[in-house]
Amino acid sequence: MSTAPEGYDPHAFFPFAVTVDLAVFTVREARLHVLLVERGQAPYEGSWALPGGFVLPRESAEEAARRELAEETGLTKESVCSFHLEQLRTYTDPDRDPRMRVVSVAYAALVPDLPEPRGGGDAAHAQWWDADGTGPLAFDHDRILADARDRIGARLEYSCLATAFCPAEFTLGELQQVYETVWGVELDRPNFRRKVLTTPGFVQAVDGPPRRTGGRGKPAALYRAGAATALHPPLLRPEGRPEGRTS
Amino acid sequence: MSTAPEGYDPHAFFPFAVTVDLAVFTVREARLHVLLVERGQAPYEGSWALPGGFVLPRESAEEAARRELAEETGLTKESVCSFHLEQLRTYTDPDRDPRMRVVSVAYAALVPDLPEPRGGGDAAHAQWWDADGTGPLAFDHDRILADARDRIGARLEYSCLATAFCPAEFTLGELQQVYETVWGVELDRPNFRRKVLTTPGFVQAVDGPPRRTGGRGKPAALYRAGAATALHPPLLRPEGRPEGRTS
DNA sequence: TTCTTTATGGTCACTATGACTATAAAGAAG
DNA sequence: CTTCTTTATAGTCATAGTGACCATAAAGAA
Repeated sequence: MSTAPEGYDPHAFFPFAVTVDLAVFTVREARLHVLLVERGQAPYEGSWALPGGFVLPRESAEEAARRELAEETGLTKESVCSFHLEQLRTYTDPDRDPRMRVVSVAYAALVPDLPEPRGGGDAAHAQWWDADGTGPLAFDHDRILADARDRIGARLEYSCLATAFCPAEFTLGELQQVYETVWGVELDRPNFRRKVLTTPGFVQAVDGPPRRTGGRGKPAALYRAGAATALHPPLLRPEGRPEGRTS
Repeated sequence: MSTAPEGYDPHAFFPFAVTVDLAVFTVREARLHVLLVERGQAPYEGSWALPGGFVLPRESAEEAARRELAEETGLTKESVCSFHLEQLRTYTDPDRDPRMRVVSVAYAALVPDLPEPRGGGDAAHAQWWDADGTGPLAFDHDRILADARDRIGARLEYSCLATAFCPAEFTLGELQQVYETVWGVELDRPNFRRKVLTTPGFVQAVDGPPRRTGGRGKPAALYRAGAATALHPPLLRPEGRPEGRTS
């Protein structure tokens, strides 16, 4: 059998369907939430699934993911383009869809806590779920969701992308809450503060003396995401090794 | 247009070809090498490319990658299954192949310095190249290769997989050579030694007093890869941040 | 023998961090 | 208004981990 690119007939390939699946995360009320859609038809009718859809003939997978993200959140493409979107991995098990051969490119998206989780159109049936409280999902989406959570948790250690969960201006307490929620641990507040502030470019103080209202205690200073993307040295999870698979 | 999974006709999807591309790395003579194949037909006839091929109708991408790895290295599937193989990411640009719509799942493979780089069959035209000395490759393989090098370099920081470049028994000097070659830096030998030996499960001393022959200086003790897969705390590259893209 | 090379064992200073204490500034409770 | 609670912010101190060294051991080469 000739399967190498240099000895094949371009018209004799086996046709695959290619989809994107999105694990869209946000932090609401100190819990990690994920956006799910309810399936209206077989297979897995009535089950919940990660939002996703086919890659169109003339778009890349990332464009498809960004398009789906806008549709499911009900936001405009412009506002969606500021969200962190990251390719996770591709799922290719031959039996992952009982109907036909589908390979799915999975993406993780990190969004701030949105005022309205759903809008019109396709987004009407999308809903935020506590990431710990999802029942069994359709297809191999439990696996994809678990992989996505592992990846996001690991990324927080070595990158600055925790700010992607925060609004444009945020307090260090809110940023710490992101870490604590995603990792499921409690962090020491002064130590966290020291680490963030001594990492150049992680956050950037908002100049004036504006302070956040609403809460109970002393008002906190506001910060914006800085220019840095990597975290050196990393901010490692407490107690031992990172939990996720190390495959 | 209905692109969500819950409102589509399973027979109306756009057909994609799905391939795997492999970045197979080894360390030879203190240089990072990558396995390339010469293309025998258009497009990019005469160019060098990463080995790869179509995913068959009933196999997963990982199975396809493992199969291609065996074919291109000329080794048996049994010996190939011990090699580290890791999915990198998927490339989906609509124009990445001028002939048709092909999405490619890229894998990185880490192999020890093999006695015979090529065997019979498909492997006859495969050849090791210095990873710094590859000309422009076919398709988007320059990009894939660069991404693969970035990923491998980053993985050495947080995982124990440097041992995947080494034979079953190796000296700490050989292991250090892997780091120095992949990162392109020089490391302090006593410090490297201390780090590796104090990380539980990174390496495991070979019990007897056997020592490596052949070299110049004092014979070195032999080690095997340990049971650990993650490196905590990590072994960070010297001088500042990791170079690669942080996308 | 002497020199070179590699392996191995150690010291020392400094950085980053975990654990902890203290103070400041807000609202809530009395 | 005073006191309590809550959150933010500013420190201190001990220690683990690391980078930069130095020293010695054991081999082949000159």
